[in-house]
Amino acid sequence: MKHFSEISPTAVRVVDAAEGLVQQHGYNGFSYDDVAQLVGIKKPSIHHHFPKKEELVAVVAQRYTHRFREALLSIEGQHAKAPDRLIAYAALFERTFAKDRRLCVCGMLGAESDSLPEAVASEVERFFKVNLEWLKLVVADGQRAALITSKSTAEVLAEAFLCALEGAMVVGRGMRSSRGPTEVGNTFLFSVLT
Amino acid sequence: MKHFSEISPTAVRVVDAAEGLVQQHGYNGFSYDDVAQLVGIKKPSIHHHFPKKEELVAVVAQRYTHRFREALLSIEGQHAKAPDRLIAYAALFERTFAKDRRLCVCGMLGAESDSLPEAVASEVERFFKVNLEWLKLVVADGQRAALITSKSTAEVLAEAFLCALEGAMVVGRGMRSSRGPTEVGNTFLFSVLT
DNA sequence: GTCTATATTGTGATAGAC
DNA sequence: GTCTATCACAATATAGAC
Repeated sequence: MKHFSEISPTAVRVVDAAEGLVQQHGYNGFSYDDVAQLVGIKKPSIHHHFPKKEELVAVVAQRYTHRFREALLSIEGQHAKAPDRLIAYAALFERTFAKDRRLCVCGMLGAESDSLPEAVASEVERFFKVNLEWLKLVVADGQRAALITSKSTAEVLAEAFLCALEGAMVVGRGMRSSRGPTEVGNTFLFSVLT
Repeated sequence: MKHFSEISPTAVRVVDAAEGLVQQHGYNGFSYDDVAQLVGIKKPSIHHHFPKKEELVAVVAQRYTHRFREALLSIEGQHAKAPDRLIAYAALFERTFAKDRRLCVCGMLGAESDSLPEAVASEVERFFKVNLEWLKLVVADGQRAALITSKSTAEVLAEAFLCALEGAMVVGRGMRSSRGPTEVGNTFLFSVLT
């Protein structure tokens, strides 16, 4: 599989455009022509960079996961305590949703997962595993420091938190509300942590 | 807009097939040919019952919401206390997911909402409003009876609970896990509400 | 109500010139 | 790398016979 770090400047713009289209319309909701028009080149030029659609979207998901990992590392550098880290984590989702009510790339693709090419579905799966693993460690740390008092396991708390944030984006969109995932995240944190 | 209660027996089978296809592949992920093959008639016959795709899917969402309201009423008849009602509510989602990891019709359509015909998007919006309204009343009742001790408002607790359940289906699918929304629902009920 | 046939448009993908 | 031209096919949708 191609790696996003080894692609040309134009290919980067193609991935940028495809990322936005996936967030707004899903895998089956956009075409190579849509990408071409956003980038400002013709359809066959998109195929030159990414011969198959599943390749393009797999790279979109791959890069998205990588950037998320960078963001998680950045949070660790900026916040020492578990509750602050979880608040910063929720803010990642809020920032995504704030831009045209965009969905998480892997939230959208996750919903479509059963009708996705394997190469894409496995990238999506990896995104969730990476996030759950990180959240689990943060929650466990918070419990150890008695900053999180819930008696549920770190694993199920991490999963519930992630699901609440992903769900908030889907429901917010479905209700055509401009309210982002922050409130749902806060409700969860406020009730679980204290 | 056509009402689902006034359609012919064959049209009912068409809606049945379309409902499953929406849950598994989304609005943009299935075609009239897919519906035709499931029902066992030809594509133009589907058009005879539902001339436009948006009409068909709008009826799918309309009927889905109606059935949900019936289920909510049934829960009220079977459970008196708020926590029991919320557990039964989560079980509705679990049953949907248990069948081939199907998504909530409006969870799937909610994710796609921005690229949906208005007639469909407004039905989806209504589904969420109906559910949030019901959940809010149940939560408020639970708080009045001191069975739910969280100090957050009934409104935000209702929203967080719904988002957690919808999100659990999306994440469960994205992770290709067979674990349904029940665990997330339980975590929420156990840690957040009490 | 269902069918065959067809119109029309869109879609992923390729060939080959520049 | 980008383009024009084109393919093969799938999509929504309609006309009109039975």
